[in-house]
Amino acid sequence: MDASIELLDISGESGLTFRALCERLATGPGAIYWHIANKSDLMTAACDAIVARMMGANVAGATPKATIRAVALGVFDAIDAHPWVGSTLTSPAGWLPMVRILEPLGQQVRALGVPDKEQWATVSALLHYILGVGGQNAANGQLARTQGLDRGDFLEAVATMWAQLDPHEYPFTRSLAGQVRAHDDRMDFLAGIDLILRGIDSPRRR
Amino acid sequence: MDASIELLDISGESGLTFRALCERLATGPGAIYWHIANKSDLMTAACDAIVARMMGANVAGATPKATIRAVALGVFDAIDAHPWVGSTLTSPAGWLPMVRILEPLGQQVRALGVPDKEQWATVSALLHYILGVGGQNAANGQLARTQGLDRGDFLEAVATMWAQLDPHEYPFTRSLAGQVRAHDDRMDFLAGIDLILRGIDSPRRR
DNA sequence: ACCTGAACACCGTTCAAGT
DNA sequence: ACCTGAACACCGTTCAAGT
Repeated sequence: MDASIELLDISGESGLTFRALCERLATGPGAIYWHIANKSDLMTAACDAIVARMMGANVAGATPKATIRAVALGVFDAIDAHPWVGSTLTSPAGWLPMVRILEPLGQQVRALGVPDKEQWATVSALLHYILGVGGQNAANGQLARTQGLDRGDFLEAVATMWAQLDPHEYPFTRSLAGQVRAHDDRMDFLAGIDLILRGIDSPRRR
Repeated sequence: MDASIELLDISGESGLTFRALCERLATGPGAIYWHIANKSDLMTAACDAIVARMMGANVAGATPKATIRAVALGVFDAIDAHPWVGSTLTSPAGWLPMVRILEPLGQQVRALGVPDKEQWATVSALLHYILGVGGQNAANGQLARTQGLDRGDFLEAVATMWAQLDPHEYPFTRSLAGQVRAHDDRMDFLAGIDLILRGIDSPRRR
């Protein structure tokens, strides 16, 4: 498991190869297949190890909203440190690691007094926002690293691309180009969380 | 392009193969590589074709919120019909198809009067929620199809799995098990959109 | 019960050679 | 300018054979 995570961290999903793993463990593919069913299971197990480790660090005693923010930031940082976790989490096979995140979010949503009927849509919004932004952020970081750019260079490249879009067809995205240069990933991420939390507070109409 | 989309629809990302595509087009790999750089570009182009086709169907004249809901449902249904679009959209290479969705959302967010500084976090929340739930829904559908289950059987299987979780460690997820059997994917999806829209309406604190 | 390692059936991609 | 198709360097996975 440790060897798999190391390989994934070094060079992503394509870096985890049965041949590379065999070399690392000084063994043959048959030995590995004795313990796991296939590569998908191996990825899920590696992902689950990361998620379980991260969730274990959570503390109790804070307010529901503070706990939600803490869980969100924990997932964000974990995906940032292990970019492959993002895509593995959302892959159909990986429902168990996902439940590990869904559970604490759900507990806090319930503590906030959201009625039973609306709890699923609420956790759903939180969960997918967290995984979505986390995954995007990690993918950006990896793409930048692949092209040998630092964060500033990368944002500059994105801003330039967006600024070159057709002004008639893409007025909004173009207007974003300026902001993107100076933005703070974690702060913007938290602003989105707070937006959803405000939606939870606000009364439903029908 | 049409042949690629057909292959992807039939058997997902692993179904699009240069060999399968060559057979379909009665040609060799060299001919394909003359027109595209690699498989990643091919996937992105196929994805962009689907997204462009979908966004073209959008009508003007509705209220901002109605338009946001329409775009959201359009993406949801497109991913449901072409499950591979979900993962391709969120892959780092596919920023152009993503901008096609971001743009109309942003225009409506702006029309709702969201201040400049908060527009990015707002579209971000909408976009990632839409792509996240859409992708999850499509992945579930595909997983069900792979195992030869219909929707009811699949939800039953998920409910059973969740109901078997440790009651002390997973009280929330367990309590969801009952609801999941009777839920409506599209309705729950829209409930999440409305939650975020309420967050947009509600005043910021600081 | 667990490991070895050759072999199988694939991949994406390249490139000299053709038209 | 565009296509052909053999070849290269890989994959995940299996399975008879060992200990």
